[in-house]
Amino acid sequence: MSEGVINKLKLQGFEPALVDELMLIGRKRSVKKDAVVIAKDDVLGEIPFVIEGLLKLMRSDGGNELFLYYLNSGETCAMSINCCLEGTRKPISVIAEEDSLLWMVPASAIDSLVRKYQGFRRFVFRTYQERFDEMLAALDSIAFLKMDERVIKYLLDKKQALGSFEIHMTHQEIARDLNTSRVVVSRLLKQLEKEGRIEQHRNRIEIL
DNA sequence: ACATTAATTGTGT
DNA sequence: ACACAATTAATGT
Repeated sequence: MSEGVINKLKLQGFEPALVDELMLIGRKRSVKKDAVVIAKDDVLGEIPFVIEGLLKLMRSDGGNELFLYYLNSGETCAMSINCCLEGTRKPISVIAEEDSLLWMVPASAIDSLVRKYQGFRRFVFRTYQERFDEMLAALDSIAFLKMDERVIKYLLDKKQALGSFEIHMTHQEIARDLNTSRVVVSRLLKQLEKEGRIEQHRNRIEIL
């Protein structure tokens, strides 16, 4: 069982000793679809590595939520690392988009891992870089795209991340992720359907 | 098979 | 944004 975890870690360019140490100090965590992995304003004791599945990171501010980006298998959350090192809270939450398998590493260990292993150091830099790019993309879409384009982008991103042309969501749920109203999403999806770009069924959207 | 109901989706103002 | 209509799925009889 932990074979899968080990292999995933090795793929990150981690040296054997690092993998051993991660296996030793970490623990497995399985989450079901829609489970809250990190709630807003949590103080994190552990950092989640995605072994299998898919997480989505949301910006949360008061009652509002906004989808920022996905965390794929093999990735981890730069926000959490930052959060752990500084011991601060962040107004974000992480939700399981699918049933997922995580490897939780104690926050207290991160500091020494970074010092000890070049592979880990690189990994951290790389995740920061990748997340920064994702953030930039998310910012662009909010700043420069109209809502209809944002919906399209959202669907395509989701298709990409999910590896499926079928998206099982209600208009209401999509609206929440984009921080807009259900009615707006319904109208735009209807339009897309007329244009022949999607097909709609109840709780399900098919991208053509 | 039919009726009832709740949730989701569509549309006009 | 709100209100309401229409459609769909689920459930019980």
